[in-house]
Amino acid sequence: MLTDPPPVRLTSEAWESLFRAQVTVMRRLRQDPAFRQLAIGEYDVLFNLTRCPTGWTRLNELNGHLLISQPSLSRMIDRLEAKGLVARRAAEADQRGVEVALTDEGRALQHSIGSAHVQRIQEVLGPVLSSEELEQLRFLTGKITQAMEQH
Amino acid sequence: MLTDPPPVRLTSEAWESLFRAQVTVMRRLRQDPAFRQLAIGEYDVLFNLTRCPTGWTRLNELNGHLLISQPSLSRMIDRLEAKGLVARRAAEADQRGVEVALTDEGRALQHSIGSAHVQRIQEVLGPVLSSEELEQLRFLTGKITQAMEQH
DNA sequence: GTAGAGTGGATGCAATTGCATCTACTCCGC
DNA sequence: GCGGAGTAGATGCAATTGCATCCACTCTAC
Repeated sequence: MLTDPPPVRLTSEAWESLFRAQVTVMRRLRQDPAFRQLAIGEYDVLFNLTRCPTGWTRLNELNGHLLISQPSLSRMIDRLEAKGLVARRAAEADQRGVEVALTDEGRALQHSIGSAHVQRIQEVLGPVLSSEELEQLRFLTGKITQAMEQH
Repeated sequence: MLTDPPPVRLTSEAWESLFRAQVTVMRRLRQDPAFRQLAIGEYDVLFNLTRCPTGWTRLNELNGHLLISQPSLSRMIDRLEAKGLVARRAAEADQRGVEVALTDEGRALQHSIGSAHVQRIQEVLGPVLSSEELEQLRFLTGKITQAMEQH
């Protein structure tokens, strides 16, 4: 069942507004002293690694959740590995592939930065939207991400 | 009148979801052939310049709408100027300041990329959310941006 | 007015990025 | 099982980034 597409103007305004909100909030969050230990992009990698049930994640899958290019991720993992925060190993199923996982140290650091980060988000966003509004926002943006991942 | 802050978990999940949606959509949009002419970050600068009623915008104000650092913007303007897309001039009121504006060529290019971009947004987002949902999304994210700009 | 703190933007430099390319491995058709 | 197309990730290299700093100008207090 197809419904009429929304007006182009509305769609682009909604996207523009979403984009701008992301930028303004990110500007704030990035200043958190917690991110003096690790750039926010590196933190995001660690965070994504916590989301994997088995612990080990294929590099190309991880790359699918990030905005950076494949070579950038490859080298970012180099750096995180050098810092002892993640570990690399060859994928079993596919000998071309590489899997990464958090080390204990990486997990600990993610936790520590993560909790400061969450607190900061609460300070920034908590006073702005009500619980119902946050739920709506989560619902709508979740729907978008889910649809994008379909193909 | 203060209301109870929402639960921390909800706030951070909503932010995480917003962030992830922005990333997944941006990944798609960035691939648009229209952005072979100009990186999306450079396009965003041109776009922001169209939003200024007088045409001329202070560099530091412009920087407030972007995620890049002040030196990065300074050099990005260098490049856009070299390409003939924007013009620089000293601010009248404050001799330290610099104002930038689109040239005719810059305006034309923004228009051309912009319309392809808008069309792509419609293709990507139009099928995913209804008009009411897009309006909700615009409302919620608008509220966030507005609150961030308060201080 | 003048000194000192503050602000706006530019620049040197090392680190990070993306693009193009490379190598190694897998998958498919025969 | 073999050869060619395709995929995963690494690497050379030029372009871009951010940090620290600098210079020029403004604003404030005296």
